[in-house]
Amino acid sequence: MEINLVEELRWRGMLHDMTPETETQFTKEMTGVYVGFDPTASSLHIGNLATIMLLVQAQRAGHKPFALVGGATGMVGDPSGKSAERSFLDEDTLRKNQEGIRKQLAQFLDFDCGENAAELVNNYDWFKEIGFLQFLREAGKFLTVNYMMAKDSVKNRLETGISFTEFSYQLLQGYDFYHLHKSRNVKVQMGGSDQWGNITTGTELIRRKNQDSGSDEKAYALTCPLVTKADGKKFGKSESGNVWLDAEMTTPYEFYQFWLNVEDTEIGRLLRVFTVLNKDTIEGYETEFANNPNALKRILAEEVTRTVHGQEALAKAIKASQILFGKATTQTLEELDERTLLSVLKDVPQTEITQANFEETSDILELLTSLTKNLIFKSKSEARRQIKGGGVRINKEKVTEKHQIQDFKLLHKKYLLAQNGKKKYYLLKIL
RNA sequence: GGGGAGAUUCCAGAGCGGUCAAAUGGGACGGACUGUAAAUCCGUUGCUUCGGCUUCGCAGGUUCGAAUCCUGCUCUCCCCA
Repeated sequence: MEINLVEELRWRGMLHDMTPETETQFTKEMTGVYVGFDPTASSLHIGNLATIMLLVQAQRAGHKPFALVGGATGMVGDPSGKSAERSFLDEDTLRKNQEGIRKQLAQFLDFDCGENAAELVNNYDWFKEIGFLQFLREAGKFLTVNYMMAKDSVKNRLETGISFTEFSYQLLQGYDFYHLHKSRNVKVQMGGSDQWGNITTGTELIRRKNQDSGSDEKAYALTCPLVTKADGKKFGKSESGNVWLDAEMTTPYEFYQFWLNVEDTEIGRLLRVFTVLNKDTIEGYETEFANNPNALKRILAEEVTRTVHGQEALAKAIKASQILFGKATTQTLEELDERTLLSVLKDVPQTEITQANFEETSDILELLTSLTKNLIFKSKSEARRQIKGGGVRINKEKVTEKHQIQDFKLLHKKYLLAQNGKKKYYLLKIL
């Protein structure tokens, strides 16, 4: 192994905890590792990115990564970190979500590089074959309730209540590990630190089952710290909610912007966790741009956006950012030809207004609310407030209460660029 | 089963029967300063045709007038058994 995975994760700050001898296992041979993903949404989001990177790093270090989509476990619900019982997702939704997740993982991992090519598995494929009685005999028999109750995810729920279903979750996840261990020679399960309990249930199950059949084969666990913001809050939420990896749900422009907007103090850590740049490169950048955090953020944003959305989408996101945040004025906007304008603003939220409606109205407040289907402001009061506060611009020109719609010239005879605050843009198209 | 406490605007949490669209803090949003950062400071934070209109768990009632009083209901929490 030319790269020592554990060393690599350590300097990147991606190592939270691991079982004894995990490192030995990784240095000894090419090792099968797996990470599980819950299909609770049709897309992964930035919160999942850290564990994806665990797999990426494992593959770079020459190990064989397995990405497991929890088609079966998703039907049960992981109690970890949850204070209340979860509601079920229906099967159709789960099926759809799995497909979306599958595609996204393919962006990160190499599925066609011979020996250590990545593989995708779905635990529904084996759980659908297993009957309840069989499961009790094959899995349930090997762990005590006492052991399972000692897990934090369960303990924390004893006061408020936990259903048998969620209580059993760790056993299912443990069985996944066992199954992959037996059938695919997977030896390590990785995940976020909140998964420690579930993962060790797996190593324990494997240990006991192997012991039962006279083998001393072992399995290992490795977790990474959960990425949080400097203030301890969950990382990966923007003001509009989760930042998704799916371009339909979070546009490449917004995605790129998210990384540009991280706090200065986090850049170093984020570069280490979310890019595959090596140590010398990162430290070199940090020295070079010690007094220019924005340059570092651009590197971070470019690296991650390129991985997730590709070079072309990245180029557009950069172009759009330059135009929207550069010294753009009404004049520079007017100078852009239509094609450039549209391609730059492709990812900006848009809405259409009919010619008739547009011509009948002169009230700016109407334009910013009902005419634009409340995309920009949800009430006139709010629009009025923001105008008073000086935060609203159309075609880069500050809007005042005296303005009428006709005061603003349409770009290419059919577009207006509305803006609330420094960062939120909306493209209005008049049909 | 018995006893007690409570449900207020995004959250927490004040609120003498009138002057309460409702204190204060947090969050959020906007502005200033910067670097599309942080910190700081300022402003805003129910809707409105700016006349008003609809909010304080739900439904009734008392009153000229109720978030504030009464009745019933629903839910939450605590204590004892």
